[in-house]
Amino acid sequence: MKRLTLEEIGQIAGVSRSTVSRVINDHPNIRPAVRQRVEDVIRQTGYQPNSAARSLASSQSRVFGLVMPSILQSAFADPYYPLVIQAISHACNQHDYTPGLFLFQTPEEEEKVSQRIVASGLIDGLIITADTINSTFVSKIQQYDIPFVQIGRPPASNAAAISYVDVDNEAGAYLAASHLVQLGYRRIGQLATAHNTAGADRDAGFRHALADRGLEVDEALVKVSDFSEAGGYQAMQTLLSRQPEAVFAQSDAIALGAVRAIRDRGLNVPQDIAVVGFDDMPLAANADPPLTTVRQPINRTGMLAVETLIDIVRTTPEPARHIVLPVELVIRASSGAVN
Amino acid sequence: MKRLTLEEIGQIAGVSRSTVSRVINDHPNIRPAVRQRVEDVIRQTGYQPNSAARSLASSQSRVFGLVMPSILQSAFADPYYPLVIQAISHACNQHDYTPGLFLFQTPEEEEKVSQRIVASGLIDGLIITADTINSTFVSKIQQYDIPFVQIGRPPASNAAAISYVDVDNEAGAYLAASHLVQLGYRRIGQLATAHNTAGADRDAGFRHALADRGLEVDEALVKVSDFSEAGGYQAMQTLLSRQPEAVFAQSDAIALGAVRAIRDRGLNVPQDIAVVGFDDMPLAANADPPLTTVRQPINRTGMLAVETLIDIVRTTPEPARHIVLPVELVIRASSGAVN
DNA sequence: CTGAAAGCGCTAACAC
DNA sequence: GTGTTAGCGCTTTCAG
Repeated sequence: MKRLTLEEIGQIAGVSRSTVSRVINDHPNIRPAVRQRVEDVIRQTGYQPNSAARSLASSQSRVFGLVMPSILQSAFADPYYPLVIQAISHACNQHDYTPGLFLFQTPEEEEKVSQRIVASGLIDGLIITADTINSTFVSKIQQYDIPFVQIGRPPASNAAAISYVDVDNEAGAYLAASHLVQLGYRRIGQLATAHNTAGADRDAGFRHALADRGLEVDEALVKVSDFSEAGGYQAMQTLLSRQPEAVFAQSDAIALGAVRAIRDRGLNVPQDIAVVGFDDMPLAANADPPLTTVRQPINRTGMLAVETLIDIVRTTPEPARHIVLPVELVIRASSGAVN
Repeated sequence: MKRLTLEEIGQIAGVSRSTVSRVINDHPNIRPAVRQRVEDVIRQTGYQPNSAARSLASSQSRVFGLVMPSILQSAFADPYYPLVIQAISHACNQHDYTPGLFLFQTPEEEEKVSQRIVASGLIDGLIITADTINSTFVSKIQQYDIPFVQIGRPPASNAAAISYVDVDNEAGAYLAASHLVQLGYRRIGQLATAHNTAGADRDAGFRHALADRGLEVDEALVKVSDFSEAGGYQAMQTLLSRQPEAVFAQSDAIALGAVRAIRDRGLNVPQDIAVVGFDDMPLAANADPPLTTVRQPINRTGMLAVETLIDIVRTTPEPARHIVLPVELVIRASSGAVN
């Protein structure tokens, strides 16, 4: 079952190698009858063009790199990433691209591998996610002429020049906090994060919501956490002594940790303290109590990142594309709005 | 900053293209002085060989496919997979391989994409994980001559011919169940799974442990779950009416769901019901109560899968490699053995 | 609308 | 030890 070549397909179909190539690449100006004949042969033989030859001749690999710079310990632990990855994989499959995975656990690994992928021509473009505020990866990558799109807004300093797909974190946090205010809570805390712009935007939305309702933010009620359940648990423990009536957690994992901390103190959610999360991960609905949270369209985020990158690669990188997806508040029991 | 070619590097270093190629590929029989000179030029220019040209000439892409056939909904939700993926990514980075990601959510996607990867020459070998008992992916892939290693034992019918890396699931479950027996529990339940051979092996270990201690397995105390927290919660709910004294859950996520179900019934862990999990995920230690569980070496599993595949690709596929890694019991509070 | 022919940048015989 | 040369299988002018 030896691998066939273009030439051989051409022989079988009675045309030249070029014609077969044109059929495969959907060129116009092929006589329908010929196209038909060639397509039949391709189907019958199960022919697949050799991808190395293709990229060499066309300097296009149809491989994208999915890079997560500086995975601290297991930032991967947040179920958000498996979900974006799934979405990206799916979109790549649909568009006949192959997603290559590049996780960097140390600066050395990042340096060595990014060197390789940037210059070897293996990759047509990059999707960058899980970037942190003080990572230098993006600015390094900008020096090469490899197209990329980022998932999540880049820091304001160079956001204008960078294509990205983000969700409206600020609006989401605004919705969440407003919801709590409207329910009558006044001492509203926040379990914040400090790794990326999503955290900053959610913080801004939280503050705007309170300000718009004439409430002042009590800084003693704002605690910084990482994006994990354990982080939420710890942060909530320190927050408990301040006796908040409600708390906005910047992710569902954090919210779940907070709920656990509240319970361990012998208090109830939402009766004693209301909790709102962010993300609407699958586990939010099954949590106890079911979590009021801000739903972000993770699947669309991943799909759009791929499609935007394809667009950039096929057409022109200028101007940078900026996509911000809407989010919505999902009201469940943990905020005390239902039953 | 145009991309250089072998020829140009050769010109700068005053040697032929072949000599540069030899240096890059670590061939013997190069005069040290020449090697030095060439290496210097390569370093100074930041030259990276074009990977398409390389694969075309050598028919080796240095790309591995990481495939997860038939991702049911979000089998990905189990934190196990992010961890293996991280390990595989890391090992690939070390060995200058690129991991391509292939997640299949539908049979059509599987069919279409696997067709492409198998015949296009894009990929040197496959690492298959998350395969389910009644998946046909592996048997399809066997018909091509693409090397692969599986993570997790294949069904006995063709395990002998397939290279795989697995952990000793049976021994692990045996340890877990024996631990419960030794603590004096008699009515010991199991939250089992039915998707893969890991579940079957853990079931076998559980049964052997009870049998070896002269206990009979009460089939009413064995409930089938999927690998999720929610699944564990549900399965435990149905198990509760049978009043088990202890329960062995086939994964930590299941165990956590079980703990939640037990609590919701107003009972305590481990006082009323002891719980043991499997995996020792990061969250097991932070759980409340900390989870007694069987630790499996996920990181080594991923690394060895990569290294085994490299070995197979470089040498000969025969005979199939079978690696089974040891596991260990980690005793914490949930089984009632401490405090 | 189709074919011939010239590479893409590298590896690997084969010479010397 | 090192250079020369012939491809790897495809895309893409250029003719016709």
